[in-house]
Amino acid sequence: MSKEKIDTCKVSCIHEDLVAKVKKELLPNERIDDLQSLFKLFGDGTRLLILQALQICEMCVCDIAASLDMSPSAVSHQLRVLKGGRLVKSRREGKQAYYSLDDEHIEQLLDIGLDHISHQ
Amino acid sequence: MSKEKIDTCKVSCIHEDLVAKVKKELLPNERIDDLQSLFKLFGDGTRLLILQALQICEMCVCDIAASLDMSPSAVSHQLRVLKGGRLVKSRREGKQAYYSLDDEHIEQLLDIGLDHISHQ
DNA sequence: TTATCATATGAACAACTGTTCATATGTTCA
DNA sequence: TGAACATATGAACAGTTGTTCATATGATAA
Repeated sequence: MSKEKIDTCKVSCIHEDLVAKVKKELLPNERIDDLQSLFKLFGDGTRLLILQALQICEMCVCDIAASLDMSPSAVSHQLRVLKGGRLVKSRREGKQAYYSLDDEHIEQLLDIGLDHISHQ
Repeated sequence: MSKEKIDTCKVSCIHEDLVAKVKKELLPNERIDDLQSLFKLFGDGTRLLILQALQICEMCVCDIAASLDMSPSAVSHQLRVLKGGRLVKSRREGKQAYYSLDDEHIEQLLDIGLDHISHQ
């Protein structure tokens, strides 16, 4: 948020006050791990395509696989990962398993990401 | 955005109309690759900590390394990655290289991510 | 110039990840 | 029940990634 201008480091290039301040404000490891896991889910093309497809419509595994030209197995593996990360949910209807988005933040993240890459 | 309710797939579990529609609407590979690269940058704890530190204040490599209890080399490697992804920029001031955030979307993405993980 | 410090970079290695393949589970229908 | 199909899952393998270590570059000051 606020950017402070503190001048150059004195001791071995380390500005002690700033370092102490930053150390105190950094998120705890647990939070960082959670954030990391969340963003990793978006860091794969297959998963991004699945999420984008599910933005359009709830779909079964075979439909997703056909849409992405991938094997149902590969898609199923990734759906499992996404479900573990609480990004998608599923319901059974006969033989099919229908998947849909399970989070209101997904579209926001994708939109901001798209905004970023289209602005340069 | 809009979710349409189309009923169950008929042919080998594939609902052809839906698949055709989704195939048409999915982002092209190039865009997906760009998105993937962007989110991958956020999918690592070290890089997340660096970005969070730079939210607080512009910092030199040694200060970041000290704040994160990591080697300057490891930090420098990750700064290079972040710079390649246009998330940070740097300026020289004497021996030091000062890094700062180079994108208005970073804080938005981090905030939404934090919102997600704190809501469950 | 030479010494020193801050940073950058290349190689190497271990750890992680995504796909494939084989197989298992679960559901429907004959 | 048994056959067919949709999905799930485990093992394995190749490709990727992040750190360390050694070394190189660039800058300042003596």
